[in-house]
Amino acid sequence: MDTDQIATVRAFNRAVTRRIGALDDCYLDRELPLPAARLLFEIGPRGAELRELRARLGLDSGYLTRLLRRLRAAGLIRSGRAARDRRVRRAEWTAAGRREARALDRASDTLARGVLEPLPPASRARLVAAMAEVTRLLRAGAVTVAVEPPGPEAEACVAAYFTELAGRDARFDAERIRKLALDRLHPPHGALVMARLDGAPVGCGAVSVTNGAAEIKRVWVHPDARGLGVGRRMLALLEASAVALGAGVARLDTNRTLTEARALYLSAGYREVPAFNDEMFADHWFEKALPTGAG
Amino acid sequence: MDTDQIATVRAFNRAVTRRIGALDDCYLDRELPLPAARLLFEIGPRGAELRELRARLGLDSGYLTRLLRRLRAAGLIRSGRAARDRRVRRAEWTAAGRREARALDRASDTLARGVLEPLPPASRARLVAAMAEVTRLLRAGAVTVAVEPPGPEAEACVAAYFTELAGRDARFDAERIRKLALDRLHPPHGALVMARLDGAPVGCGAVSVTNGAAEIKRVWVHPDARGLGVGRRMLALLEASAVALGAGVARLDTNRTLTEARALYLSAGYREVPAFNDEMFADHWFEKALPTGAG
DNA sequence: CCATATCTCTGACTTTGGTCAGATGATGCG
DNA sequence: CGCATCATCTGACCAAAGTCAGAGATATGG
Repeated sequence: MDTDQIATVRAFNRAVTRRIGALDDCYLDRELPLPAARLLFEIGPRGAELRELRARLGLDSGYLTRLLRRLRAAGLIRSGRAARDRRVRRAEWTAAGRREARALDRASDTLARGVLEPLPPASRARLVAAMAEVTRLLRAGAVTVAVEPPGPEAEACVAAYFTELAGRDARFDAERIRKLALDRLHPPHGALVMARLDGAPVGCGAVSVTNGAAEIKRVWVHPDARGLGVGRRMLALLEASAVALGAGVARLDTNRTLTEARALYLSAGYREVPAFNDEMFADHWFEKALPTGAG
Repeated sequence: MDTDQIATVRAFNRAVTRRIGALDDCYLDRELPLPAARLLFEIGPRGAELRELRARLGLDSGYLTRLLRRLRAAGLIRSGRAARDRRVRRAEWTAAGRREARALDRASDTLARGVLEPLPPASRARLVAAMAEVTRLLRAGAVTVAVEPPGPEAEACVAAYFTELAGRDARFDAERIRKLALDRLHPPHGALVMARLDGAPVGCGAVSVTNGAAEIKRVWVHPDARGLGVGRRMLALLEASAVALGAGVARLDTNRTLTEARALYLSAGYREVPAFNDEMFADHWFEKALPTGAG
C-alpha cells in the first residue's frame, strides 16, 4: 500500500466530511438533537426493542432511556413491554413520530440532491457510480469471517443458497439434497463459518472431516457481497479449520450453474477430479491437498 | 435526477460516516480534544493569523481564544502580534507543536491504512480510484463561477495559462502576445470571470466588448478542475456578461494545441470563421451570435 | 487628538452528549 | 419460594463545545 493511496483516502475523507458531513447536520435544523433523531430513525416503522437499539447505536443504557423519554415527551414514540419477555421494552413510532421521521427523510433527500444538483448530468452519473463503488468496497472491508456454532442465521443462509440454486438450475430440489447432520458442524467432526457485515450474515460455509478428508459444502455469499473476496476468505478459513481438525485433503462438489464458484475453487488451488460422491445435483468435483497442521 | 441516485448518495453517506467517520475520532485518543487538534492542524507549519483561523474554521472569537490558551498552556504554540497590524495576533507551532501535529498526521495515516488493509489489492485499487473520483466530483460541485474585479489572483491564473501554452506550443512566447488593458476588464468595456473552489482560484476568463462585438480571451481552467464543466460555466457567464454589455456577437481565437477548448467552443454553438485578428499564436477563430439583451 | 472601528481577550453562561453506580421490576432456575 | 440474573430506569455527575456581552488594546479617518 503506497503513500499515494493513503493520501487519496485522506483527501477523500476531507472532501466528504466537508461536503457530505452537512447531511448529518440537517437534523440540527429541526427541533430534535442529532442523537434523538438518529434514534427515532433507528426505531423504524416496525418498532424495535431497546436492547437492540442499544447494541446497534452503541449507547449507554441510561443515555438511551433519557433520549427515549425525550421522544416520548414530544409525542413521537410510545413504548411498552415486549410480548416474548416482559423485561425488555419495545419502542414504536406514533403517528406524529412517523410524520417526523418522514420529514427527516425528506430533509436528507434534499441535501443529497444538493450534492448532485450543481453537476452536469454526465458528471452526476459518474459521481453516483463512484459513490456506489466506494460504498460497496467500504462494506467489503468491514465483512468479518469467523467460525461460529450453527444457529438460525446459518440456516437462513443455507435456505437462501438453496433458493438461489433452484432459480439457476431447474432440476434442483432442496428436499432431495443430502442433509448435513448438525453434529458434523461442531468439532471434532467439522465447523461452520459465517461471514457477517455489521452483525448481519452475508455468507456461510461448512466443512466436515471424515477419515482425514474434509468435505466443504454450502459455501454461499449474499449477492450484495459478491466480488469482494468474501468467498475466498471463507474458503481459506474452512481449509484452516479442516487442517486443525486433522484433514490432509479438502474436497468439494458444485453445481454446473455456479460458474463463479468454480473459478474461485480453481484459482484457490483446487483441481477437478472424478465424482467422489453421488450428490444429486453436483456436476463438478474438486480436490486440493492441504498443508499439514505442523507446517 | 432520479430517486435511485438520491438513494445511492444517502447510502454512501451512511457507509462513509460509519467507516471513515472514525478518521476524525482518532484525535479523541490523544490528549487534545477534537477542535483543539483541528486548530493546531490549521495553524500549519508557517503559522497563521487569528482572524484567518476564525474565518476558516468558523469559530466564535471567544471560543478561539480559549482553544489557543489551551494549546499555549500545553506548550504546543506560541503567539505574538502580526507585523503589519499590531491588533491582529499570529499563532505559530513550537517544536512540541510540530511534533504533536506530526503525530496526529501519522494517526490519520494509520486509520486511512486501516480502511484499505482488509481488502485484497485489486479491490484496494478500485476503492482508491473510486474515492479519487468522488473527491474530484464533490469538489467540482463546489466550484463557483462569478464576475470579479481583476486582482493578483487573476494575474496568477493568466500566468499559469501562459506557462501551460508555452509547454504545449514551442512557438509560444508570453512576451509577444497582445496585452489586455486593465480597463477592458471593467464595465462598460468588459468583464473578468473567475472560478473558485473554497476561495482558491481554479479558472479565469475575460471578455472585452468593442462596437457590439465581444472578444473572449484568457479562458483557462486549472488542470485539477478539468472535465467538470467549469470551462462551460465560465463561457456561459462570459457570454451573459457580453450581452449585458451590449454585444450581439461573441468572437474568440485559440491555439491549435488546445483541442479541449476547441471542442468546448464547438459544442457551445460557436462556428469556425476566418481570422478576424492577427494574434500571433492563434490558429483557429470562432464566432457565435448572442441572444439580444431583451430576449 | 478625537471618534470610531477592528481585533482580541475575559468571564459567565448554556446546551449537548455522555458516564456511572445503584434502584427497580421481571424472569428463570433449583 | 428464594435467589441470581437480566433489562431498564433514575439521579448525580462530568467534560466538551459553543454563545454572548462587554472590556481593553490598537488602528484609521478626519
